[in-house]
Amino acid sequence: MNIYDVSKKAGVSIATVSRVLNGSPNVSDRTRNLVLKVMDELGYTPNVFARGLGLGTIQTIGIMCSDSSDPYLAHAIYYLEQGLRGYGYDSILCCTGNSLENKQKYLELLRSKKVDAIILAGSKFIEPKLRDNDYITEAAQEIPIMLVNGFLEGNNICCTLCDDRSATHEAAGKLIASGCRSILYLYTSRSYSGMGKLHGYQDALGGCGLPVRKDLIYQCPKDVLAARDLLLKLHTSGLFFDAVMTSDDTLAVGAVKYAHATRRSIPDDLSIIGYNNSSYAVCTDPELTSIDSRIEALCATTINTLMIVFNGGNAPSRTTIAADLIKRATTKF
Amino acid sequence: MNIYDVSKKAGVSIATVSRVLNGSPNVSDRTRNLVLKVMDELGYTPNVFARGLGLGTIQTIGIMCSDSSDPYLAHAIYYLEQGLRGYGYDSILCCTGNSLENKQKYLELLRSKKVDAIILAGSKFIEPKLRDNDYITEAAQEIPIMLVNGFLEGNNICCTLCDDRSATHEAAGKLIASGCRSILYLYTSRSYSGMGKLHGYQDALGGCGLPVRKDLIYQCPKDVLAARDLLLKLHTSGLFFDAVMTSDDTLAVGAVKYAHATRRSIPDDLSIIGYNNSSYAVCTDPELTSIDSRIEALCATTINTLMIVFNGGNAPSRTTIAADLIKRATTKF
DNA sequence: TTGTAAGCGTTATCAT
DNA sequence: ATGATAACGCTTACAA
Repeated sequence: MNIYDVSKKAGVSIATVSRVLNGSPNVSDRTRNLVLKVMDELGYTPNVFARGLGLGTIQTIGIMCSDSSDPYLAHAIYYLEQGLRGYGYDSILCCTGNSLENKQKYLELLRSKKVDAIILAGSKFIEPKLRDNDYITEAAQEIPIMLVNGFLEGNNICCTLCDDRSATHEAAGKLIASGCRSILYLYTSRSYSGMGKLHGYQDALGGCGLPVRKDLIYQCPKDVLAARDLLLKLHTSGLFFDAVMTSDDTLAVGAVKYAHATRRSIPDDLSIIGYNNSSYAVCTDPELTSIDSRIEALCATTINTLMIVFNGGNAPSRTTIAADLIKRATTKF
Repeated sequence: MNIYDVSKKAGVSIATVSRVLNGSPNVSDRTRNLVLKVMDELGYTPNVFARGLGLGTIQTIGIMCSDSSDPYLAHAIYYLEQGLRGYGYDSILCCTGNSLENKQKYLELLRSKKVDAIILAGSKFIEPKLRDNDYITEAAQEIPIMLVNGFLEGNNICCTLCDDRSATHEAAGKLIASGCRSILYLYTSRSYSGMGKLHGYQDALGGCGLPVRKDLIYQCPKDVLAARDLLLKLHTSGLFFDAVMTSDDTLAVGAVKYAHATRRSIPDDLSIIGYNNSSYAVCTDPELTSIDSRIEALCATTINTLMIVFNGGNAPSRTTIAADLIKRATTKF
């Protein structure tokens, strides 16, 4: 069942069939309808490979993420896939894990599949050592690369970011205004986004004339119990803090559990702010105040930008989106 | 940069190049090494389309799911993608939503992309009206279809399921043994899996000589607050229950919040059992006893079965995996 | 072991 | 508006 069968049955040439297939205006209505009817009768579907061979593209975007089971990334994948499909693009997904080697391998694989663009979802793709990102810059020579919540300078690379730094700056400011003086900061990763959040927190302290204390800043695995246990340990060691800010809701849930375990009352005795406004935020009692990084808007913007790139337009190499502070019950403001 | 360039530079025919590309044994080591070297020097990558045209396949599996942002499905996608890649297959992802029309459309799209098989992840794909599933049965005539946690009889269709019914049966049994007599059951969907869970609960009641009371069984959106509010409403209306079982951890978290709101103590006054043993299970205080549906094993088995199908082996049309009951602190046992 | 040549099913460039 | 025909880059008999 191919284009020849259709052309034969319709009594036209394959060129004509191809034309109606591709919506060419140079076909008479009569012929078009005839061909369409035959296609329908035969249940004809064009062969994507042959098509790809001729066109060099197949309307497919590669999406890379470190781990699709992470709630934040899972949402990103969802919005990206849906958005792309709205423009007629399929998505091929690669979960790379965190090793640089794998990331390189998968990016190469995606390129060899001739995808039309590659979206790097999540801030985990940009390595601290600039040279380690060369493989991305190089790939961008041949294919558009879009970063969701990551930043890398380069030709043919477009970044869409949440303004994490301002968000944590504002949130920490409100914490201070509500009376907190010893704000503990918990983060999971030193990624671009992770560092932005941390800096915002530090900005706020500085802006209010408070010292940035190293003994109030800790890295922690992205895990509820790990966060709880870390806080418990710090508590036991005698460290005092009257608020906890985290780079992820998961850690904030851990903070709530820490408070329960030590019978500290939230928010009177301890304020907590999470990040991502994920579904974890409403799991706890009291429910988490959290910063919404607006992943949906981030993904939508990424796709808009990509379409600009495809249309040869002048796409912004960097778009920033403001976060929302969602107030719930773990803060006094 | 194509096979001709390589053949020219290596001074061999394209057939020879193709042979080393495909690991044919009929190539002398000397020639093979030469060609390999040239490929490397030229940075040659075979064109997937041309290859697909010739072979009719491109080592790609279509994965359909209703919503990749659902934690359960997000994990499934992760394990499937990783597992398939281990066998050299790429994954193309389709999030279909719940409308039958979309499901049909995407399955058709995947077929037109000539994927080598289609995995339907999650129990949402099987419609109650048998006829509504005909499109799947038909597709299976031409391409292997694998169901993860869904069941449909049919040629070329393989199902891997968790034994939900036994799991809830056992869990409800333990609840009863620990003294509960009025076990409320909350479910989200009437899918195959959803009904299995419900039946297991009913089995347990029947087995212990307890009545199956309709006023203890409710459908509820998969949402923490919706579950909490529903229970609050039932509580206010005077309904008594001393345990809550749910078809998803999300609802169980809602039950914990309901207990907090009404100051009922867990598990003394109210026992709770969730389902999926997701990360939600450790978010609450006390932490949730939950049934682990072993999604990782489910996915691994699905892929194993698929490989059997690909190798022309006799693949089981139905494989069942036992669930695990993970005891935490919301039950007395 | 290697090469030649015929597909594979499209798209695109010519003519007409 | 339509038709022939040459790419596109690979796989795979069939020959040698």
